[in-house]
Amino acid sequence: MMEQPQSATDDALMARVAWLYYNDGLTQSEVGDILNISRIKVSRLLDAGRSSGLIQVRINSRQQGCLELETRMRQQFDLSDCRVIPESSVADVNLRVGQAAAQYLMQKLAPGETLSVGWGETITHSIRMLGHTAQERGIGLYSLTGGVQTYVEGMREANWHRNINIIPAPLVVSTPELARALMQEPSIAALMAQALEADYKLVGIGGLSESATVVTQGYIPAGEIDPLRRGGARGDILCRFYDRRGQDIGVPLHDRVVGVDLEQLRASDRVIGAAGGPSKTGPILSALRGEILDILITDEPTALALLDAAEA
Amino acid sequence: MMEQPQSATDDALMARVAWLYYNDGLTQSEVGDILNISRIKVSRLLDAGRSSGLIQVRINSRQQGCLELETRMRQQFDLSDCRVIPESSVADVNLRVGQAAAQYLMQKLAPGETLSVGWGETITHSIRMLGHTAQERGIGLYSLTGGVQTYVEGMREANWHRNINIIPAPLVVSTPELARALMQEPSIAALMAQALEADYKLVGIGGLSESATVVTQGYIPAGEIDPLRRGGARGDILCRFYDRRGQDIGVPLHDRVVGVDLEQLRASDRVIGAAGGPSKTGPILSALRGEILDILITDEPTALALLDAAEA
DNA sequence: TCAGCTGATGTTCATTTGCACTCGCCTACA
DNA sequence: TGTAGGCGAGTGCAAATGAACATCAGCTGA
Repeated sequence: MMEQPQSATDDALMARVAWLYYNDGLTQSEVGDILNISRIKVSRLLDAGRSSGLIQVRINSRQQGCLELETRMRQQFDLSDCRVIPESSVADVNLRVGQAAAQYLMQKLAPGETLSVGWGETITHSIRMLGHTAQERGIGLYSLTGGVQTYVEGMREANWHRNINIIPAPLVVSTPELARALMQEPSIAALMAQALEADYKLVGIGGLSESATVVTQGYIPAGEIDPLRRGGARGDILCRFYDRRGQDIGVPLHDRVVGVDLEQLRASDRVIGAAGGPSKTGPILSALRGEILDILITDEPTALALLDAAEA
Repeated sequence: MMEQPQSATDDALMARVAWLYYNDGLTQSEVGDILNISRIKVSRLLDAGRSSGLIQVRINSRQQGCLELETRMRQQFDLSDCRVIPESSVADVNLRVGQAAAQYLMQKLAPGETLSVGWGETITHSIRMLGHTAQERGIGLYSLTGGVQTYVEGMREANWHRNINIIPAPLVVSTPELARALMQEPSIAALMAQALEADYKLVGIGGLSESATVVTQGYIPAGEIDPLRRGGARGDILCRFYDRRGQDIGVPLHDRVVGVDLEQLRASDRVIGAAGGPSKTGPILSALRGEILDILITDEPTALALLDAAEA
């Protein structure tokens, strides 16, 4: 709960280990000998460093992923930027796309800039990977919606303490009146305005299935999914459902959500959508048609499916 | 001589391999299976990628190296920034410092900015590591001196083709008249002016020994080193020798060098000095006293020695 | 006070990785 | 056309790595 006392020394040690191992090419045992720690501890520090994003492997290629695919995507969907990662059936798509989003942001975010984030598994993972870099560069973080819980997890893990501004409200409240009241609360209204003015806005794209995060996290009962689908919903961004042309379908649920809406996102630039996997093709395509996103991060099979669907 | 035909496909393949291996955590054989190449080829591609700088491991820590040491260095020597890398007796100091300089620049250089570089083993290594990133971000490269040879090597290796502006002249010519004539040549004068206006200037720091690069590369006969030392020289930057207070000692040799001088560097900001190792302590200390550098990149033992010497 | 639990550290072993060596193909030159 | 030389690709082995299991210390709560 409080500051871990060994976190600072661990960080320094980890950085040292990482440097000796990766940049100097020593073996783990050699590193251990130099720093007087056991070989296995070196291994574990490296492991921790990698998964926390302190150690980051960048691939400096114009063709990061697929240059050609990215160009086609940009042209086809009028995106300002696009990143496509190679296929792999092994690891979880959400994590991989989240990682790619984090890498993209690390490349783009300049010191002192701000980032606002949406919601979901992919985004949570991005935030965790970004933590160290963000802290180092003094990046300010804003949330685009309520539903604090998820964010805090990622941030604590990454030791990202400073300059974090979370909307202090649930994602979905029980009555429209309460949602309106919260969003008119001056402090919350101010945060939402700032979030919309952030240099980049990172959002996930949700599908309509019983296993979607909105459902598993309990924000929406599983029984509500089917009515939504019948009502024309093709996907959601920040818990706002849209139809196949990317237009807000205006379901009652929306009145109970605390956070920015699709219209505000559409009017905003540098909105990054991060999502991948077969089940997301439809939702992404609709979001692109609705011109909600300016930048898309996805994986190769999904990109191909999107191009196929758009050209058909 | 001409564009290697397989370089493009190799690059794409390498990026793919790197992503699957590092970001997705697959084993080399799994990567090989997916891409239909042999395990050993994966291993070799990764090797090539790492040494060419295409694959780059970043350590996102405020305490990259030693935060405390870096702070002390900044205060003691009035530096605008400083980076200290941990000790390691295994790998060559010049390479390690060069790598650190490359990492520093990768963090700092924004797309479209320019970099001008000096001369030496450390710098050559930096350029090689920077190549891919620089190309991706459209970084313009300038040389601060003549002596083209060394640069071109590093750049070809890194596929860094565009926007390279090298002063087309030797580093040292045989007569002062020729040097003057070359430097008054409009195209060369323009290049030098542009080099001085680059966003960052990266220079090495030379010592006074028979094994210094200026000697081994044949720019200065070994016999001239001793007279220089007796004349008060403590080190050189861009082939300009300075005394223990960092002041140009004005030897005749300087009139035969084609490149910017110490006075111009001193007047310029964002000058990065990269050097490390026991033999460089004196030269670095003098350069710092002379306020030639704004940013220093060195290794831990050298930093400690510098602080010791300065406090004494 | 002590049992139980949690989290860190160490040991062992299967897997993974890199390296030296070998093989085969291509090329250049007689 | 033959042959030597060079270069890239694959095999076997030893080192390196990471995961499972075991141990131990410190803390919590009865």
